[in-house]
Amino acid sequence: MRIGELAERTGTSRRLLRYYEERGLIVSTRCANGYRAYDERLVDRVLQIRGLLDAGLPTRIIKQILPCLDKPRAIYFPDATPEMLATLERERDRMTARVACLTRNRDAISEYLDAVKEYNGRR
Amino acid sequence: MRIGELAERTGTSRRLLRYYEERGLIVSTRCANGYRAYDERLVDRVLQIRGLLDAGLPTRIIKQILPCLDKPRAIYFPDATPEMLATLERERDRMTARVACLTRNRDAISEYLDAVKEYNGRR
DNA sequence: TCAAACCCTCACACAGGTGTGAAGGTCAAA
DNA sequence: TTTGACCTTCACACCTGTGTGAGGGTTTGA
Repeated sequence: MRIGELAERTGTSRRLLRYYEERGLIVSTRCANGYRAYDERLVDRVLQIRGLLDAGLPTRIIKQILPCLDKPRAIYFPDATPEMLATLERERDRMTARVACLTRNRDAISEYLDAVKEYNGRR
Repeated sequence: MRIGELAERTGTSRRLLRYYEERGLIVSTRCANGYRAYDERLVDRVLQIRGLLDAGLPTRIIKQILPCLDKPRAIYFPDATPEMLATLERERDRMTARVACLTRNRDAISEYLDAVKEYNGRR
């Protein structure tokens, strides 16, 4: 798959796909003519990256956590340095905090919307 | 409370507190000498803002959703325009998507960390 | 063979959140 | 009265994710 198709299927500009590659979030092989070639699995991967970016994680962190998300494990345990494990734990906790914050505020919005709906129905 | 104390209690730089005010996320009264004076409740409010910013929401959106989060309601239903309600619904859905993405990835990190821990314990 | 539609690299530009520092006013304690 | 710790506004500057376009090569179909 070339960059245009990947862009289309993920709703991501070509520019950004190259940027993600530059940041080490995705990899591509090159055809003889220099064009990038992408594996089918990159579609999900890019979607995942976009979700994490949208959720406030910087590419630096995303790059660190992506290898742990593969099944089967792409990263073998002995390779995991204590520093990296500490980073992962810290990020996991930050993500938990983010989820809590988002959930709390989203529920408040929902409640507000429900109240408005009821008000309008009653009127 | 002056800006220094609020900064200290929220772990936010004075610069940012002024920035949030400029963006309409918080308000302050002014003392006779021109110093900003903050209400006690601003502590929680600022923490909430920081959480939402960290979760990827821009100040523009945060400003729109904050009024719906007050209890008792600071915004009366008739004031809510259809456009604003549509924005809120859209944001609520985006937040739900963010929560799902974050939860999924955080769980994967947790699982990875658990596997590493077990591996190290067994060794 | 030519045009359209791809692809490449490189570079400038922008917006948003944030840091930093200058130039200056206020206030409290020594 | 002076010093130090506050506060003010203003402005420049950074990083990150993203858009856009120039200048140029490749492939495919009319």
